[in-house]
Amino acid sequence: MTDTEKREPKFSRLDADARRLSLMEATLHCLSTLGQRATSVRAICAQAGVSPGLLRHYFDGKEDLVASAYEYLTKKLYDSFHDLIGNDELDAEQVLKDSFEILLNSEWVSKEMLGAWVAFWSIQQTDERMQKQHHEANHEVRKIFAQLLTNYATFKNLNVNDQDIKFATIELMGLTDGLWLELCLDSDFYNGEQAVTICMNWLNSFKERFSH
Amino acid sequence: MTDTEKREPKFSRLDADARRLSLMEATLHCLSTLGQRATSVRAICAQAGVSPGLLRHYFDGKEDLVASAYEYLTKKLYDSFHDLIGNDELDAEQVLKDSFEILLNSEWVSKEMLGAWVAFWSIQQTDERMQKQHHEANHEVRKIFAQLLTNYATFKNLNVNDQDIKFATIELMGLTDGLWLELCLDSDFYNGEQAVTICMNWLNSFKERFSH
DNA sequence: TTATTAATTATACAAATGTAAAATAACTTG
DNA sequence: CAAGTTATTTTACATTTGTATAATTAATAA
Repeated sequence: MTDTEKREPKFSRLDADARRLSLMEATLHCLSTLGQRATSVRAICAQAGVSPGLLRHYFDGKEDLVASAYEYLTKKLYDSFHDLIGNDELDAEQVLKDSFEILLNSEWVSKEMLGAWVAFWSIQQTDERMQKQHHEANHEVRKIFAQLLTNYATFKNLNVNDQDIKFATIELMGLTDGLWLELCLDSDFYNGEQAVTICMNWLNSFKERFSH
Repeated sequence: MTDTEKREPKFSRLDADARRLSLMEATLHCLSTLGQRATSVRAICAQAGVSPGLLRHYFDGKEDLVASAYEYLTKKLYDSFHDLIGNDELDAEQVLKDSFEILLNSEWVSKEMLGAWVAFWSIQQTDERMQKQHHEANHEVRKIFAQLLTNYATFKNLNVNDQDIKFATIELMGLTDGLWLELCLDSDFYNGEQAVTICMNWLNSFKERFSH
């Protein structure tokens, strides 16, 4: 090799944010495909295409990276809901239906997606930071669903008070979370489309219960 | 020490079934309190009060032990339901209420209990034996709930067909599973008693929907 | 008591883990 | 082009992991 030949760079430097993002996405990918057990620092960094030592340059450690990836995934889900609400073209019923579609009949429903969440819950068990994050995210989603149901009640001219909305929200979120979990674990008994139909039936029951 | 003195035995031998049971319960205890990550062979055997080497004498390995513990826990839950059904003293509505109590307002609801299930789901992701076990257990519970709803429909003289029961079962199991999961993860928004009330309200809606 | 059996322990080991520290090299600035 | 900065790699290391094997020892039977 002569001096005039340009060598290929062994690696390229990345913007800090881009590198952090890439590591978080690699973490999600590993948790999804390999499971929590096999998601090691080396596996994550291999997926991200960097050497293992780099992790500590951007995160306090593996735990910090996983917690950050959780935050990232949670925000992603939250954003997809918020986009729906912001759309003024849709009526309250359609927004709810679209929400059900996202939750129960999209890429959010899969054994792989469950893998990531299960890993997070597992860590949450002994990690206070993760507990707090879950609590706050849960609270946000709960507020959104309560708002969606309130809009729906107004749309259908229902006779409901705050307490009714609160309990209906608990019931609806319980239903969607449960259907999501069961679909992820084993979709042999019913599919996402049927799950959406079941939620719409629930919504209809909700309407009947409070219409007068 | 003279020959006439009796030495304390360093350990005592146990019946094979008893030892297996003890190891499975130690596994559940570790998964619950330590989380999946810290549930090592050494931790399990310490909890069971035996040396680490013994595990391989009763199980093919750690994976086999965990899968067996899962089977054991599943059966335990299944049995507690079956006891309810067998009780002829109770009417269909009361049996359902008691089922909700077990699922949502008992020792089955805790961060610790979730720890065990989360560990199982995590393994299930990459373990076919666990997947099969979950599928079969799920199928059994689904049959039980379908039967409970059928009894209830007869009891209340409802006008339902098999398809109605099937979808109502999916909805009810989704609801209970979701409420259970949310309660285990974070019980700040509502408690087990309220969850039971919500399920009873659902049952009432079910009755209204099909009564004529 | 003595011999036999096998449940249990003790020891060892290779592989994998998370992370610290030093070495390298890509980029920036002058 | 030269020097400085720091993102990235390389290497190393102490722990922990699951498991295999050999050494004990409790229980059983003769």
